Amino acid sequence: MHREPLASTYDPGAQESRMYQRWMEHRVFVAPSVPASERRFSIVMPPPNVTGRLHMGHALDNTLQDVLVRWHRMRGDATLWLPGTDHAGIATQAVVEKRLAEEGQNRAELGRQRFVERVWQWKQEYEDNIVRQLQRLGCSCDWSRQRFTLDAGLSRAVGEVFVRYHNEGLIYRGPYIVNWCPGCATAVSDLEVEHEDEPSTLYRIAYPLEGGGELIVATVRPETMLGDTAVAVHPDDPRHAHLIGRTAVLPLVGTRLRVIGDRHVDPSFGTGALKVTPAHDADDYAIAERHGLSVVAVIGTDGRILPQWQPFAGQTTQEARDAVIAALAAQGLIRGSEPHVARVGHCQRCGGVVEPLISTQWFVRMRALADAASAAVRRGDVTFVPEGFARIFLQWMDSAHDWCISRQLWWGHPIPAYHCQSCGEVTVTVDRPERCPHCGADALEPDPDVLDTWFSSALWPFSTLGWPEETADLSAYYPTDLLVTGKDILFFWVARMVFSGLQLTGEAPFRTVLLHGLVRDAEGRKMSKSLGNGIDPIQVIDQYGADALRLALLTGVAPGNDLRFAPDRMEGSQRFCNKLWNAARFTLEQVTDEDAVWTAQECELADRWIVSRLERAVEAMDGALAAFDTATVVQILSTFFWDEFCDWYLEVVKSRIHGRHGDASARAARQTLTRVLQVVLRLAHPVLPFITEAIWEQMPGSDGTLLTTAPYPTADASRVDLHAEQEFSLVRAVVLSVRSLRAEFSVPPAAQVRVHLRGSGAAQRVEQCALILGELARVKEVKVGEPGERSVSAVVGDGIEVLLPLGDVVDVPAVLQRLERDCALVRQERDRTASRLDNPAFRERAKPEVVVRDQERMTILDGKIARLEERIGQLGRA
RNA sequence: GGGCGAAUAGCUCAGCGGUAGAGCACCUGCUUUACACGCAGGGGGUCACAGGUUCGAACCCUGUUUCGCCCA
Repeated sequence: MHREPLASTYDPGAQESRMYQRWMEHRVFVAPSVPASERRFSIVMPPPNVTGRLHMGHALDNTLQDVLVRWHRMRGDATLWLPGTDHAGIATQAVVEKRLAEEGQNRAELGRQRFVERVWQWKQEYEDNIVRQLQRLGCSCDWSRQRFTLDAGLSRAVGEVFVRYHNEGLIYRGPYIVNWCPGCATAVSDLEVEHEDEPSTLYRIAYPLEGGGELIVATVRPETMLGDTAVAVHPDDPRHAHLIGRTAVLPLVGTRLRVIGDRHVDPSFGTGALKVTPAHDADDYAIAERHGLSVVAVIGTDGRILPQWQPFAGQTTQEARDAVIAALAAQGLIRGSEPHVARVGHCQRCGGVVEPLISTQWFVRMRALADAASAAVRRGDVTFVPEGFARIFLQWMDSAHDWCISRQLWWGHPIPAYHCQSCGEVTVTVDRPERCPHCGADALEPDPDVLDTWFSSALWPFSTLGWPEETADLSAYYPTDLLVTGKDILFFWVARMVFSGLQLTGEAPFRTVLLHGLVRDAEGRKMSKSLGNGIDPIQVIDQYGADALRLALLTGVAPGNDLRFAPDRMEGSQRFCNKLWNAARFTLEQVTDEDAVWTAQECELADRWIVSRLERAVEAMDGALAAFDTATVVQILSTFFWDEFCDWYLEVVKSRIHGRHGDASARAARQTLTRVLQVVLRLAHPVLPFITEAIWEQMPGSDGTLLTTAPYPTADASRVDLHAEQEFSLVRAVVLSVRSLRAEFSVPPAAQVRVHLRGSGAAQRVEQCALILGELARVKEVKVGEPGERSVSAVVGDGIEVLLPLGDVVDVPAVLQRLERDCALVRQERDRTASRLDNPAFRERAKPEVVVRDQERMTILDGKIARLEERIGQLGRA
């Protein structure tokens, strides 16, 4: 295999597109139609909206998925990651309308058909862009199975579900109070309304009572009083209870209103008397249903007062509010006003005020569906990470209202219902009938509305696999294993997928839901267009590379929590990639293809140590990935690769590789180096797919097979070498103490020093230490025993004394100070341990292993103290 | 009003019962032939507050405060 020397700095731009191309050419992301493995892993991508470009949240979501998908694929599981996009009805329609407006057009002029064609053009453009962005990020999706929510197959599924639900009584149509957005000119669901606290005024208005007296109601929406059909009080409210059954006269209008008692009235709010306007308030609507009140509309779908309400007709709600108050004041009916904070519903899409009003819409009956979903979660068929979300899920499910699913839009799935212009009956069927099944008339008009986008998203885990057909993919990959998405769409999407899956396929659509938070800016603010603080993931990739972006996101994320994305984080990740690149560069310069085959007879301490440490990393990695704990995944990689492999093993091995300790030693070093790097690349690949693949290509023994398809390292406890770990950590402690002493006593960095070791076990460790100290601490010679001159010293382990003979330059008081500082620290620790051990309660109640560990610690600390005291005494006398 | 989460080094966050950690930032050295996107050595924390449980609490419990989110 031809290999090229690596550049001294990693250049992601030069590698990434080439690597992705190789993966695509080898079709490694395509899931097998018939899984060869018993173990499978399937996951559907939360489909990004075709409204725009991907943001940091998408980058996080898809990085998490890709890590897990690549891990499973390398483990040999039959792995499917199905990608796709969402038509995002209201949002996409809005952006296309905006573009039309820029061109001086509007959708009414264009007409429905041509407008929808325009949106398809937009969709194609943006979908292509989204795919490119996901590929830049490294996502290993099965592009051969890419789907779009308005695809023929998925549309078929939507129609099928609508008809089934309708036949089962789960969908109904009728005039009910809904959230109406005048700006978007459509109904929206409860979830699409965002409530905000806004300063407003609470007015007290006198409603005269027949037979004398008045009842004062309090309201923040006086303009809706025109549609009042009752006044409600709490039946236990001593101020008003006696009025129940009397009649009030509605000011300005003159209609007679019953005073009714209803336990849902909050006596502590305002005056305790509630004007009931069923047409424009959901709570009032509920009261009206309970009491059989009539419903009188005041506000139209344009957000203005209806024509019949002269003189207010045509006014906006705000204008009408002022006008009504003025009119009431003129009649002397205002009994006061006070500032008040009101919850005002705003349209999630356009931000405009949402108007509750009566409108004929299609609804999904939620109770049975929600109960089934709750039961599945309670049974543990669906689990959440973090698990706390299960409770939030259940709470929402338990209080779910019926779901308004019709939208007065053009972009979306048509509602498969046909209205007979002759007999007025509605026929629900997937394919358009020739004639009205009720009266036989040839006068059927399709329902003009489209379905809420989430209605089709709710089917995504199975509609994408071919449902309702019994396809091979459906049987192979459904239910899916995992859903990774933002906690902000738990109700919108996750909940609806769960009940849809249960209802339609009999199974929960996924077993586990991994929820993450928002990606925020460095100051913790939400990234938004209006703030201009959004960070484009593609720009970050251009600057730092996809692997670095992935690393930064994975490090910062804790399940369920928001993540602050600070640019300086990117530099850290970039450095990590560069470090990996350079460690590989060093290795590749030293080894040949022969080193890929293990022939070394004798491994040295450092070799055994690094292999043992690697094994620990492999084991830990398995647990971290299984727990979706990506921050720990990165930490494991970083600690092993940087702190152990680069800082210690690589440095230790240099002189051996250069042949200064014989051929056998050099061979063992080269082969260990090769082997460890290979495992590191495999271990890191799910996190850093591009750079690891690029290095893999150059590895000795590389035969053109892709790292992406290489087996993931598996744990094998027999590779742990406890003895090597203990010995090496002792040597490491010696090195650290020599470095520290050198720095503290200003030994010139370039100067070679001699080191003496004293204490138990010192003699047998001299040789080992000599090699490593020579490489890592500029030590030219290691001896056993007392040096014949003044020295500085430290104690490591359980009492091995490390001495640096420095002759007459040694500043005795300074040395004493250092020793005494060390000794004081050790004594402090010893005293703490001793007081624990002296406590009978501790010995009795603490876990035995804790007591034993403390006892061992005492021995070590006593050894250290003895050495230090001895040395202090010696110097003090000198 | 109900629910959830957070509060640990200057900053971002790990740790969730057994001697306070990482990265970044900071200070001091270093052209050590993989890497200055580097190496080495340092400094820095009453783990928000108050009680309690425990042999032992950053960690468990109860309250308080502050911040954030969700639902009504």
